Amino acid sequence: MNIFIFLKKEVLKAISKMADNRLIVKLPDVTRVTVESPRDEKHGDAATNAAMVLAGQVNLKPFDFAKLLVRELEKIPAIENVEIAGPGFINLKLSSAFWQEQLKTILKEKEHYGDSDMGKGEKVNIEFVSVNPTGPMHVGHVRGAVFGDALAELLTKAGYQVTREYYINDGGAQVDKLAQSAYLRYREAMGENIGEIPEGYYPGLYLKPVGQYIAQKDGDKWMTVKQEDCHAYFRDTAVKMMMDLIQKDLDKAGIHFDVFTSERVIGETGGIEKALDVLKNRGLIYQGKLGKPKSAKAPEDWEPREMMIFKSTAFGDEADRPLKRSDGSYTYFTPDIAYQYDKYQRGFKNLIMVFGADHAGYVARLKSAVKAVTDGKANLDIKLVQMVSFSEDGQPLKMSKRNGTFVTFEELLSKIGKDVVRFFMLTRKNDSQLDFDLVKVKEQSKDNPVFYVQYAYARAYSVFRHAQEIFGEEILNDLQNAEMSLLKDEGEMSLIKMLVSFPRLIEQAAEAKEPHRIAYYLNDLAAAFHALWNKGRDDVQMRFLEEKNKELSRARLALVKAVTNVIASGLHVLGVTPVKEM
RNA sequence: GUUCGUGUAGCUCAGCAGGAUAGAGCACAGGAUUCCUAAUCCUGGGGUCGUGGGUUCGAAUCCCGCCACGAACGCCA
Repeated sequence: MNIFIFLKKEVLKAISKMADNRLIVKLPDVTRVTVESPRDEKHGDAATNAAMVLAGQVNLKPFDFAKLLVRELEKIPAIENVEIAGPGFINLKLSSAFWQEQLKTILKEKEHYGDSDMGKGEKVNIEFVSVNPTGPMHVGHVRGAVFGDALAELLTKAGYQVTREYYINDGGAQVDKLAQSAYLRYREAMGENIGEIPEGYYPGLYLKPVGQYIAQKDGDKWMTVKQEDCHAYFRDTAVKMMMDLIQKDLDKAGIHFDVFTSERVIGETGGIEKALDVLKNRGLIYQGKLGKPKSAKAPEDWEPREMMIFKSTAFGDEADRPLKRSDGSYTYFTPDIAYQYDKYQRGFKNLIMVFGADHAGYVARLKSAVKAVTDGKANLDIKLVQMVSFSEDGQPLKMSKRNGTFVTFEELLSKIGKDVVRFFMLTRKNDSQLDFDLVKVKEQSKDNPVFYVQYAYARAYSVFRHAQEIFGEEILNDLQNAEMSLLKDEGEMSLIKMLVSFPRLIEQAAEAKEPHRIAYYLNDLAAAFHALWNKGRDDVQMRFLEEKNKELSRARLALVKAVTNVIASGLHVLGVTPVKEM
């Protein structure tokens, strides 16, 4: 439960009661009323601006409005204290019993604590990764992959029905090159000396197995066939094998997709024409010439040519975009429009795509396309992920296959580990650049947030183990019925409050589509837990376990258990597995 | 040139659906371990929130101009 939503409802109820009882002249417009947490906890657990925002509407001074409202709010059982402060804020303090009750909820809901119905089961399609099926993934893909997956999980937790989708770019010129390269590798596997791989082909060794596979399966069947005549076969086989490779890479990062959509299939089933028809019927296509690009490095040989153009400026794009080249073939953009339309026809109105920052220039036209092709009924949100600069012990890492410095996704995951990679990739806002130091991220110290959070979780489990040694196995059973009112210490109380703020955090992070907030929260939560732990060093009374006081120990174990539940819940969103022992 | 992003402590960054005295880590100075994991914690100094305006009861947060840095820009993919 998001306590601020709960409190806001209570505040609004109180205001309408004031109107019912004619304490105020009319029921004011309450849209600007907020209930938020005050920055300084001395001001209580929550504060509302209601008096400041509403007083004017009913011809009262904020302070007088506040006095009336306070009288109503004092009647609410969960609220222990109400105060008017500063320019007219009303500070609310919740009762200890209320907080302790929340602890039980956390224990009951376990890792589902924080689940929200904010999304109301609405369908969301999030497309990410979508690496060209021409080779394995490299490190440049990691951040987008992790971000997209975590965002999907976050939205799921916030109550959306999320589909993770991968768009296979298997229709363009690249896969033709792939097919040609695979054909060469086939001839090579059949014993022919193919020499150097020609310019423009894919030279990667990962295509050797493709050639070998076909050689083994079909023998010399294709040796006498010209490449053009078996193109589709080689292309499809190579694409399939590349997709297997990519999925294996993704699997290492714990990423799985619900849907794979093929550009080729959309094209072959008339998807492009359908989408173009829609645009045509809305009068958004014309034959014409575009002006010279305003780019600083416009091509020298530029000349105006007649072609098919989409009026994307009607939707906020800076220039109209070509759909067909002057030779009549589709541009890269056109199948993408068809793809967006395809998603829409499958019932998705909330579309999210994750792009690398280098595709930023593509955002406006794609958003325009979605608006145009769905008549404004679907919304596309594109999240840009900034680059990661990799370094090793402070030395920038040069990505070079020759030097043997790793470049692939798989190598990074194997070397660093899924949990560390994922957590670290989510410790920065998606639109700020990220430094990833291969040495630092593996450091086991509090500089390293992954470790710091994991350590808190492991520490908690060491308390459980210890508790069972002292009090016996059953001490951990039925913790939700422990006597929570024994948790009176300031440190305990603020830890509880922090735990209870988790559901709201989930909603805010989901709203902003910013999974990194979870990572920051977990770091703060871990810090609060470590702090409470260390209180037990200065003051033996504050240890979680007190042999002579089983009831108090049980209550504290309940608190510790709740901490582990929330950490587990948060880590789950990030796709990181908590560890019980380090 | 146009568009997008970023600018917060010495460094790396949170905070931004406006809210009270702007936060964390690192670094720096000091301290805590016969005791549940010191892989941790506590205390301290450190800020014109790039800059100039605007909106309002109130701005790091919203709007506009400017400056700095980064990225993108094509009938390319």
